[in-house]
Amino acid sequence: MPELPEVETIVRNLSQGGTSIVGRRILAARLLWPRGLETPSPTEFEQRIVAQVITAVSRRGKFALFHLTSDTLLVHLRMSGDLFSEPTTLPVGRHHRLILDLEGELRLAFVDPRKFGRIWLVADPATVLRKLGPEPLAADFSPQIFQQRLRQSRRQLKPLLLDQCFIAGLGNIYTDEALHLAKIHPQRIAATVSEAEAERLLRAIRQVLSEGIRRSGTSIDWVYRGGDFQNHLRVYQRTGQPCPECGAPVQRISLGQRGTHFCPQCQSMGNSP
DNA sequence: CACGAGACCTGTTCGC
DNA sequence: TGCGAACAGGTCTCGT
Repeated sequence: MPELPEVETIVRNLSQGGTSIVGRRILAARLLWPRGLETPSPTEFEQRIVAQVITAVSRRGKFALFHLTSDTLLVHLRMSGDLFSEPTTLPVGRHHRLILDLEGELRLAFVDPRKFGRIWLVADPATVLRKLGPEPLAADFSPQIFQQRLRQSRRQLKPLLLDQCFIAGLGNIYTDEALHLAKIHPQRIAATVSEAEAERLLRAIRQVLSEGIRRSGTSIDWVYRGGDFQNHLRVYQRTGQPCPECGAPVQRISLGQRGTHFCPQCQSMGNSP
């Protein structure tokens, strides 16, 4: 579920409205799946986080950041994670992995059926985020910088765009969508992308991410999030269905062990394989 | 350096 | 109906 637009939606929901967790003190921590904790030890985690106040919630790439009085709690949702606030009175679900009991009969719940999600509690978030690439929606990330980074790599575009060191926040859905919108083949070698194509690709990345955020993310399968971008997908999980641009059947291949969807007509390899 | 396979996990859907 | 295989929004590690 969680790529940049889904994490952004989650962070906004946690910061706004009557169930906002911002400004609330943490009364207790319940670590229900200790292996999801990267650092520190479970004992230190519970001791250290209690009594801290959540001063803000933010996002970097696919990480959710909870800024506390003296530390930062980072959560990565991986494949199936979700974060939300809920009344303390509700029963604890089967897939709850971390619960932070807050002031005001509210709690922050980290729910993750597949247990891939990870948690860090650190003094300096940079220790966790150090290797992340540029934020695709940041104003200072220019097409020139993007193309210069593309030029430095001989990798195929699809796996490269999924690499969080290259660019932060893209996942399988939005990468396929962006490549289709830009009309570029997922197997194009990054360094062969022209200046015009690089500009088109960055614009496409920003467009699909922005629309994803505007639609509160993509809800597929049983991992429901409340977004509706799934009703506006062009190629993702539409194998065999007509391309919205030209009508040719959408093709599915496997790249780097990830299902990759594209239109062989619109996204041809052209002359540069 | 780039790529593929395997690992980490649970749940759903598909084909026979 | 049952049952195994394939597949799923991610990322790390290892071997070639």
